[in-house]
Amino acid sequence: MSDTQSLSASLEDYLEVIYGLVKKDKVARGRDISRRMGVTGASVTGALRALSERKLVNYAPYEVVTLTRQGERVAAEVVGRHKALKDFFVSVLGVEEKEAGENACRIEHAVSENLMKRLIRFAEFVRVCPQAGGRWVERFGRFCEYRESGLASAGCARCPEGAEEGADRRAGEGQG
Amino acid sequence: MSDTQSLSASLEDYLEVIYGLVKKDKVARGRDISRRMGVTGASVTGALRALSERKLVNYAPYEVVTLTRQGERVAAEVVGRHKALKDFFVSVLGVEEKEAGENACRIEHAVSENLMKRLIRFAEFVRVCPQAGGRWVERFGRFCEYRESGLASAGCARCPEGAEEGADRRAGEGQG
DNA sequence: GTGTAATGTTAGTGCAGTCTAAAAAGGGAG
DNA sequence: CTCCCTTTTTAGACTGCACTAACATTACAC
Repeated sequence: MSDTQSLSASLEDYLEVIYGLVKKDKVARGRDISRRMGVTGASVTGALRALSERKLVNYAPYEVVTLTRQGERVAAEVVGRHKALKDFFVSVLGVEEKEAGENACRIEHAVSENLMKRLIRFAEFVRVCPQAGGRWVERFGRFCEYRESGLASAGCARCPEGAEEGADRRAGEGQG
Repeated sequence: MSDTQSLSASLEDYLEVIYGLVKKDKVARGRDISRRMGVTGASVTGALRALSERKLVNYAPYEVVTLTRQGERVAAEVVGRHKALKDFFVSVLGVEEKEAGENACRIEHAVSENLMKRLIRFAEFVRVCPQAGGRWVERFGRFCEYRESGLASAGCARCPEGAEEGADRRAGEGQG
């Protein structure tokens, strides 16, 4: 939770990919890294040197790659950010898996620790709290459909169920 | 909503700053841009050339800068993303203004159009929906405090009000 | 054990973005 | 009008990260 700051987005990505490969195959080979990253071998060599200098990977020319303790820690943290973001996008905002993953990929390098924590908590909150849970997400889905269908103003007044109760008077300001 | 793709994060930042200055002073001067961006004048000149090539700013050496139609459109969109993100972080997740802004600054360059839309809708939903509104946000705040205070497991079971009802049985898996 | 195909590395290039230092342009004050 | 100070631009260098092309190493098939 701190070394990360000195890592570029690019190096974080490499680390993430290596983490995945090591989880799967015990070691990571250059070819697989370059395939997954969509870069040439030359780029991989450069990245491995950089990560090695930072003591995040065990690397020597022509040999397979593994993560150091440090490296594993940092990688796990990055992967954790990725997963949490993706989960949030999917399970709270209802975004498609693929799009959620792509966004997580880019955003994971830019989120502060505290914001991350809040996002995680919020997703948990939505899952766990009886006032929220399923119903919230479902309701939000419906809300989106209404907005999607061009009924851009009212919002909750038109919600099929549970409208009135304590509706905010501001509902109906209009914006389009 | 598309030219943006060809703009680097850096150029989007310049555009945003110029937008702000133009809003304020009608024109933007290099000095102010460099001050706000925290870069040297040389960098500003380079950026202005790049933006000018892309027809986003009206620029000639030694003259003041304004936005083209295009430029204004793109800048407004970027600023809109920034504001929406910040608003989401503050009003939904309860993050401090400053931190929310800093995060928005970095994240605004990485969010897909659809995800953006969803975030905006969610913030609106939380504000407008009677089931959600104030109460959700408030409840989430409380939820966070509980988590903060080291009671890392149960969650809603301990919520001061409105617990049991339909609480997820998974609550209580423990994680710390 | 040797030779070829796959894999990995080096060397050199390019691009984007920053910097410093030095030169050029512009804008008053006198 | 001229001088000086501020602003802007140029020139040149550096970093990070990608690429291509050529070279080195390894693996393994025979």
